[in-house]
Amino acid sequence: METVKNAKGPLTYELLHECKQTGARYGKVHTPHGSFETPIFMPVGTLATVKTLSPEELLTMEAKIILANTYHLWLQPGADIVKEAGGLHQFQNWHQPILTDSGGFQVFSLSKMREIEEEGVKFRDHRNGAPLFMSPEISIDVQNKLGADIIMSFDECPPYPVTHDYMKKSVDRTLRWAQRGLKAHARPEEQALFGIVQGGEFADLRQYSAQKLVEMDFPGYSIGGVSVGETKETARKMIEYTTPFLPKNKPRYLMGVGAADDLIDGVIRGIDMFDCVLPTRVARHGAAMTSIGRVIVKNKSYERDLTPLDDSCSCYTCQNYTKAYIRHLLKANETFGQRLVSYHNLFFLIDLMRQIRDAIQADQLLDFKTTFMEKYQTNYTGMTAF
RNA sequence: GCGGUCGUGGCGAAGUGGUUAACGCAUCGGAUUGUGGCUCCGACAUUCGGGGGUUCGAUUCCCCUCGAUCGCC
Repeated sequence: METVKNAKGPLTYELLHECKQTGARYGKVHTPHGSFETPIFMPVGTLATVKTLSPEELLTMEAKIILANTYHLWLQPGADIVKEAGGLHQFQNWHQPILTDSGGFQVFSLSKMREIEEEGVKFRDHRNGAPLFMSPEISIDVQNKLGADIIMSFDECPPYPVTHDYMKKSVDRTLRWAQRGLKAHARPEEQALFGIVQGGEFADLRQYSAQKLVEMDFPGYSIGGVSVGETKETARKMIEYTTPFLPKNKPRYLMGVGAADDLIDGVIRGIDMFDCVLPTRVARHGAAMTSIGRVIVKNKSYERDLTPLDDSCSCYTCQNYTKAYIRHLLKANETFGQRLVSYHNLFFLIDLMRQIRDAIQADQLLDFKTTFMEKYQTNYTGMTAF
């Protein structure tokens, strides 16, 4: 296996193995704050904290890189304060790699009212309705101040579905914004800026978006516009329409995907990085992600269940606590319950990615998927396990 | 003992002489994929303390009874 290595700038990616069964990639990413193996799952820490968990806890579950959110930190406490504190790593006491989202998604997901213009987007503060304006330059400037290792270009994430005509205009605008972001980027030697592929469910636009971005030569590429209400099948197609047009020697990041089966399907289609709020959000609301699928611990049926969330899990939560206890905590609104499930869910996904990496290196990812899915569908009752 | 007030689902609490008795909490389900941390959606009283009466019809009016509560003796 030939090692493909990209060595320009603050981020390098090594492609170390491709699974013979699936073509899935095993690799390593090196950043100024350390390295991590891929494929990887990145916990989301919107406001410079992975909700309910400490950095030490994240380290014990072997999280290697976490996200923070440009939009949220821009509003609170403000990029200047983070910068004065020495940057995000220092500010939040996380000395491993960090990635910041551009705010593009939040403009579309959090604000009902928005006006998209060539210059940027006018929208409203999700907290108080105050008018705001975000542009590629502002996003990059904020991200430069936050100081993450990997930063994102400001994109438009159109709703689903949207006409081909609208999507083409949107993709072109996002490409122009990417170009502007690249130009505005003041710390290219310290922070790797990724471009974001859009194009919705349209094969030609995904290809077009990918190829145009590749011409701009980013150190990594994200796939956006996924998990915005489309079916899992459509989401898989969006990836298939994109990855063939991305260079092998750069990491590919699928934004916002975190259901276990989606992770496996993404990896099989050539994805290296994932992030998602699902494990932590769902945990706070009382659902555990397990090897047999969804376990809604708050359900009465677990009232006297003295077994762990997941019998085959080796995490701190599962080694020490029962469903009955966790259910009790959640019903009593004790934050420790939210913490225990959050810890477990993140551990579950991080551990799943470790197993996926092993399977890739053993050229057995397809077999792994079959075995995993068989068990994962035990609790399958409705449309999705997650 | 006398006088007043009140008794509506697990709790709090609207309400009307007439088809499915608000709402909140709790409970029970479900949702959730580039995070609005206590969110969203759905279910949940054939019944208005008990008995009798008036009425075409009473949870709503009258009487009795039980219970709670306040005041007086």
